[in-house]
Amino acid sequence: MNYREKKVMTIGIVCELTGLSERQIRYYEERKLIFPERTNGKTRKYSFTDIERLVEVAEKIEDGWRTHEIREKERKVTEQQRSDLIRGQLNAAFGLYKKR
Amino acid sequence: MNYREKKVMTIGIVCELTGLSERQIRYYEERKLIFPERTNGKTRKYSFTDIERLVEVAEKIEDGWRTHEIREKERKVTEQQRSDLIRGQLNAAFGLYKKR
DNA sequence: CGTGTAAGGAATTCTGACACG
DNA sequence: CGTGTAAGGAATTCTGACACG
Repeated sequence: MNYREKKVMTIGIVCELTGLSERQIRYYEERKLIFPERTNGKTRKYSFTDIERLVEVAEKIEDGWRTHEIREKERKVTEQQRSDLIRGQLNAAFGLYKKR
Repeated sequence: MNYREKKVMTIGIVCELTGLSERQIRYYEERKLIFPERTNGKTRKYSFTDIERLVEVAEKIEDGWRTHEIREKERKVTEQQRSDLIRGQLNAAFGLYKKR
């Protein structure tokens, strides 16, 4: 695993790096926009990719997005990407979808 | 600055990642083999390069090195590299040191 | 809805010291 | 010398709740 994805930071450091409050960071987790790991003692652990993610989420909220909108939008994009991928695979295997 | 060099981890996580005890990690700092940063509240913060460094130090100690030997050895190597660098620069500029 | 805050407790980390070999 | 450990305190984090708009 890459360093970027290792969950190693406590929330205090994440606050420093992102400029967000603990409250905000925990709230975005509650709204399923971010998924830290936990130590045995319940302390949250974040990765650098989580940092990037948090900044992205915070920006969208500043732009007026709701948390559930962010979540739904991303879910749909992922779904679309999956179907694109499958279509591509079928095409490569059988040439079912021809360009014209 | 690269993620590898950001001082973001508390000692507990460093213990997990390196397999070393808190005692060992703090001792290597006392012996000037590693240099964590601090939060306002005195808590130590380590980077991924610190992790790599700690593993390297621990291996040398297992091989029978003393902490001051490790420090001195590295100091000398660095010194040598610096003088090599300067010689190279002089050579490039004036061709003082000719091969033959 | 998204965020601030005070509250009380639990987990984490810190330092200085004693111990061993 | 390098490391373990018990001790007591300080800093950090956690949860659930009340508040505002």
